[in-house]
Amino acid sequence: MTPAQASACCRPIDDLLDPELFKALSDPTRSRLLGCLVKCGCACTVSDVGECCAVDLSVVSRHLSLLERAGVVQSSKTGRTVHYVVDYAHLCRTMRAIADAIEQCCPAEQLPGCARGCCGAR
Amino acid sequence: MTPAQASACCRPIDDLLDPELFKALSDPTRSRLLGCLVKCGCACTVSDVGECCAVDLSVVSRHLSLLERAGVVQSSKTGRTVHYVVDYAHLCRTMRAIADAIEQCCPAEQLPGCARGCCGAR
DNA sequence: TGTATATTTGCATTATGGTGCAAGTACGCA
DNA sequence: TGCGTACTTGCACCATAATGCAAATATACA
Repeated sequence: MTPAQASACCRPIDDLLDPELFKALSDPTRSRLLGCLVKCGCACTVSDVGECCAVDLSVVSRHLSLLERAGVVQSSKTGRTVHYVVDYAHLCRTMRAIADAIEQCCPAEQLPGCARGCCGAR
Repeated sequence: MTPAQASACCRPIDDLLDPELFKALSDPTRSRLLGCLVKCGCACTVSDVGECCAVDLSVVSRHLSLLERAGVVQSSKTGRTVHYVVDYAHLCRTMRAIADAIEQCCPAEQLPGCARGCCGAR
């Protein structure tokens, strides 16, 4: 199996390595906001979450909605306040699924010129 | 515990939510290159990996070195060729550690106004 | 109904990052 | 020593995205 063939074949890892999810987690400010939410452990308003970061509230609002679009958190509106909660179950499931999928691809030996005959004629 | 306090307290999740790692996985091209490497399962040269993507080889080179800096892959140079391998163990460990750390923070109930008394006086 | 609060949206600015081309470096081989 | 191969680096360009401010929207409350 050459790398080109490997890339053509379909495995769980292809769907799990979703750039959108990782992009959501790749910004330092967003990471801090999420860490805050995760540790707090309950539903927080936009203003509450904003207290842990020295950025404009509009920035907090945008980051939280982006995290929601990525499936990391969930929001619920009551009156004029919006509560955000971490989707713990989904996040954990996804991370474990990625670990499983990677492990499934891991060969017994990770040495150059492995027995699979992949990567050409080495 | 208010969100600000939660953010100040130190938990494993803070170190694990490393934006650098996620940034490495957040680009579609890089994701594809990594998926290719993961599925191939052995050491591949830069040129080999480049076959699975329609981008310049210099781009492939840069992406792979970025993935290495993020601890996702490892490289070894023999002569003028460079082999890249996925650091399966490290990736799996990290993903599972993140899942564990998130789970550890997850309260029994994820409802607004939880019993922890966090997020102010709700 | 008017005012205050919570959040979102529009907009301009700035920063970051992905890309290809061309040139450079490193190494093997004749 | 000279040439070809494998990869990297410099550079310019373009796209995307983060940010703050101001204005808009939505809702509660007097």
